[in-house]
Amino acid sequence: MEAVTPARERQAEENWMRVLRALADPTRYRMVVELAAAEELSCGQIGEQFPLAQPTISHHIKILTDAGLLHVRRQGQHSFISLRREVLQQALAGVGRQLSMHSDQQA
Amino acid sequence: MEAVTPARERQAEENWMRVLRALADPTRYRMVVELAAAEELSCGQIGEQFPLAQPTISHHIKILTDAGLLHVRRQGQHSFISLRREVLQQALAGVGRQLSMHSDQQA
DNA sequence: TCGAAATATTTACATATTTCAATTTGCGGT
DNA sequence: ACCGCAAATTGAAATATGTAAATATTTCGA
Repeated sequence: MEAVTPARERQAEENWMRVLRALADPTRYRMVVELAAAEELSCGQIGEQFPLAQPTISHHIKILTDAGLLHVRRQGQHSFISLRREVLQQALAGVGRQLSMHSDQQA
Repeated sequence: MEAVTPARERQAEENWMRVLRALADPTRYRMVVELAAAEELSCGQIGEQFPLAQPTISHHIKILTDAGLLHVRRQGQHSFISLRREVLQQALAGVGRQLSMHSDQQA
C-alpha cells in the first residue's frame, strides 16, 4: 500500500492537530456533543447551554469553525450551526492511523 | 442497544479529554509519533529528537503518562517509554462514538 | 563512598488561552 | 430612518501552559 506525498501528509497532520486543539477544551467539546445530538442549532441555542457570555460562545464557535468542524448557515440575523461529521471522522481516523497502528503488530 | 451507566460515561469522557489535551501539543504529538514508530525509547532518546531542555521533555512525558498514553519501564537509571496503543485507540474510538456518529443517520 | 549519568521536581517567567464588558455589524420590523 | 435583536469584533483582565535554570533523586561504576 502506498501513501500520499509527504507534503500532503504534513498538511493533513496540521488539520488534525487543529481539530485536536479545538476539541481539547471542555466547553468546545460539550458544544460538539450538543451539535452531534441536535443536528443544527443557532448560536443563541448553543449559548443557552453554557454559563458563558455571548462573546465567549462566539469565540469558541469560531475556533471550531476554523478547525473545519462546523458548518455555518447564515439566515437573516441567525447563524445556524451544524457539525461536519466527515471532517471529525477523518481527523480521528488520520490520527489513529498515524499514531496507533504502526510497526506492523496488532494487539 | 444499551450503553454504559452515565457515571461510567462521564468518567470515560474525562479520560478521553485528557488524551485529547495531551495530544493537542505539537511536541507531544511528535513524541507519540516517534513512539508509535519505535516501539520503545528511553527519555534521552526521545529528548534527542527535540531542541528542548531535559526538564521540558520530562514534563511532556509526564503529561502523556498521566493521560494514560505511555507505559514507563524503569530499568536502572533509564526510563524506557512505550506507547499504549489500546488506550489511544479506545480514546479515539470513544470520542468518535460520542461526537461523530449520533442522531441515527449515516453519511 | 564518591562521582558521574539519567531522570524528576521545583521555581520562575514568558506566552497563549479563556473570559467578559463594551462596541460594532448586519438584519428585520415598524 | 429608526429601533431592537443576533452575532461578531475589539480590548483588556485573569488564568493556564510551555519552557528552562537550578536543584534533587536515583542508580551505576570505580
